[in-house]
Amino acid sequence: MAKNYWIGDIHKGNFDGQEVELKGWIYRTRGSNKIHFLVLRDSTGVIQCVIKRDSVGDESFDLIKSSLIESSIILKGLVEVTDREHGYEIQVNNIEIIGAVNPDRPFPITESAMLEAEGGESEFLLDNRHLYLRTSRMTTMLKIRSTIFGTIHSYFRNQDFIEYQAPNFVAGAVEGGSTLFEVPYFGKKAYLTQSWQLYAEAAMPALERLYTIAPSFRAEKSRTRRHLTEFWHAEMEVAWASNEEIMKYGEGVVRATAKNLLEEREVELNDLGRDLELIARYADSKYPIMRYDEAVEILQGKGIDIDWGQDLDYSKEKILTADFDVPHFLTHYPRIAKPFYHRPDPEDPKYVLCHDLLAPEGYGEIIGGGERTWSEEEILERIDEEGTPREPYEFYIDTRRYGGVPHGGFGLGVDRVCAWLAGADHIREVIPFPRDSRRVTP
RNA sequence: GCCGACAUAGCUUAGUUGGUGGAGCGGUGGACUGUUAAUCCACAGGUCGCAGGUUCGAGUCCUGCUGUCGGCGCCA
Repeated sequence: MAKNYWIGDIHKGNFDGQEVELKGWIYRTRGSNKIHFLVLRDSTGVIQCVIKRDSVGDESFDLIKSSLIESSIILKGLVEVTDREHGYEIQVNNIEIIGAVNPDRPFPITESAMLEAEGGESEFLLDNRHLYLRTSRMTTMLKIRSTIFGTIHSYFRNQDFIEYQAPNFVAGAVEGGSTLFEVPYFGKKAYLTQSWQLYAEAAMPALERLYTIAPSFRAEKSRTRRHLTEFWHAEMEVAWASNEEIMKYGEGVVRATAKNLLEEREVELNDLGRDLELIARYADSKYPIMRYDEAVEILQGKGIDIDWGQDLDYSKEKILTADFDVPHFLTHYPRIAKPFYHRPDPEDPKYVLCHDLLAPEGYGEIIGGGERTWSEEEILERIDEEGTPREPYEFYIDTRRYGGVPHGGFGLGVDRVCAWLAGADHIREVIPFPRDSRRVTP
């Protein structure tokens, strides 16, 4: 039953003039009662197959003529190089229908529904996500996504980072408590994790360099093009590292991702209409660094109403990123704007040693990270000043009591990076089954 | 939590001042030997989201509900 021939390989010229057996799904059909054109799809591409009544016989011809889009079939034929627009065609001599589509329930995703999808996904397509996955646009997105995940893994592994897993059921919050998903846990309450970070810090003295790609969950009622309630979070933690050193890893992994995408997914980026020079700039350029105070000055200079100490929301990020054509870092936020685990700057404890990486083209924040508070005194001071209860974090505080060292890390929103590099209109377009505050199905 | 839209056939939609709901795609039947979203002819397919109200008469006006979408705040 193994599959030996792939449409993508035929387009590479590997089988010119040869007999092949293709397995796939009907993408489009057209023709007359003597000659029928069937565009076959598999995971590697599409190819036009020519079926002549004279070549296959009446029975096969009538069968294939009445087969609907997305029926699965096996066909045998000769690979023919043509000067028609497709370049390659299959002259079919044998056909077998494997999974027929019932005419009472034709494949529901029509051209009109797909055209509509170009400007964002309709309710209908979201309801039929399980079928939408096999369309060319979604397939392309999933291939790009795979390359991005692969690049992140190899980037860290090539630098001797250890992949490490944290629990998804947790007792305490990382960010503010209001965005936790509460789940019943044998008569107690547990929460879905918002981040791998606190548990990674516990392993930091063991592994020193560690990373993960794992789902994080946030019960934000956000309705924007860059939020999901379940998103894929690439996080790293490294011992003996300063904020600047951690930023180098962040810049490194993002640039590696852009570079690898150009190498592995040029065809897919072109299919999406992406400007390859733009991606090359993301791969090759140094990412500028700006302190929070400078950003506030720039915004105030533009007449934006912002007070020192306020976090920079998306509207302000957008104004800042408008002047950049590559991602850029913002560092040294006021400590009052950031959670307790951020380490105050020893040179000026009004600030914390942190960074955000903002993507251009309006995609906004893709990385948040920095140095962590690492002494017991400092973390207790930060927790208390924030008014956070100590109990759920006892294990986290305890790690500071046995050889605390300077360390830090960052979290990268993988789906956001996918959306940005693919040029997607919405983060939903780059994840197979998106979860937001109003949708958990299909 | 807040603000703003939308809901008509399987899909995408038109529907004027309130007066018997149309089309394209998809489906079915037929024609056609090189089509590119093939073309041509015919047919089937509708509780106009749900519940009230106004009216002689509501897809259209009013109220409520439900669902969805877009955006804000928060974040990755």
